[in-house]
Amino acid sequence: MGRIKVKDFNLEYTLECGQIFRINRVDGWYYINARDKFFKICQVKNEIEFHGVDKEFIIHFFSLNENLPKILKGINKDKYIKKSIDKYRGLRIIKQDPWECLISFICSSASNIPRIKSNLKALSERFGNKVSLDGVDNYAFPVPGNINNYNDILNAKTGFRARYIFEANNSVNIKDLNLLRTLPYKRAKNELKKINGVGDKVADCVLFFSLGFNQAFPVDTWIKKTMQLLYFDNNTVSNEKIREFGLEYFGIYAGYAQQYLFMFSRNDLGTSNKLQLWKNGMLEE
DNA sequence: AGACAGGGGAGTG
DNA sequence: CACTCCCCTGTC
Repeated sequence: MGRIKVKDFNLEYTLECGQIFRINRVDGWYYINARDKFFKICQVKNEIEFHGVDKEFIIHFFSLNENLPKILKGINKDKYIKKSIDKYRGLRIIKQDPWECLISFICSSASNIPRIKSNLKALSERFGNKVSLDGVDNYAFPVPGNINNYNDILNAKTGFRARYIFEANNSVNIKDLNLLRTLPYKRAKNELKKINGVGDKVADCVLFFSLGFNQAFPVDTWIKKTMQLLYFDNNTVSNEKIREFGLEYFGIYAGYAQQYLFMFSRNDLGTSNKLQLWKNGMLEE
């Protein structure tokens, strides 16, 4: 068990912004699976309490050593992003395990969060080692090489993604994934895209959520709609253009801008109608 | 109950 | 680029 005083950190926003899937909220605690770790954590004001992992892990995992105010200042370019930042200040980017992150986002394509969660749970139960906390059993995320039965991957309800997972399991290793950290952004991305089932969006998610590339700007349907409305006069623009604009406009921490905008437009606007009202300054809080 | 989209990607033209 | 198909769960 451990406790830390935290600044500029909001546990709930950080966990509920869609960057990580193996989390469960029970009685004010978040139970989290991360690779072979299984721990619980809760926040009361400026203090977090955790069980099952040590302080060093928590600080690294939640990027608590990064200067968030400086990052947010860097991306705070206009009134739209400012609104998102004001509302979700404290949202930090988690340092996920690259392999788990890769499989998670391969699962995410044309899917939804409840389903992704169920996929990952089933894969862990079938292929992962048992771990426990407070006498509760759970399963670690399987290491590369261990997700080795195509039919069982299919039984995890992964659908057409099953063959991507199966292939990745045979071709990817942790060492190579970690080596991507040393490459420039574009080269690292090109390497990831060689994996079947990994396109621009999934690659950017892996780069941002697990490999430390803060300039990666994942373009999904939500952020596409939002960006087109706010910055392209509501014209249809290719994902590539949106990505380029995002990086150039928001700078080296563009990924954070994406995540804050994503959170705000998804949670607080929800419909394109509301989005439009927001842009026109007609939406009251 | 039934239709439909869902934080994409690959293959084709 | 534009289009289709991939699988099937959540959701309305």
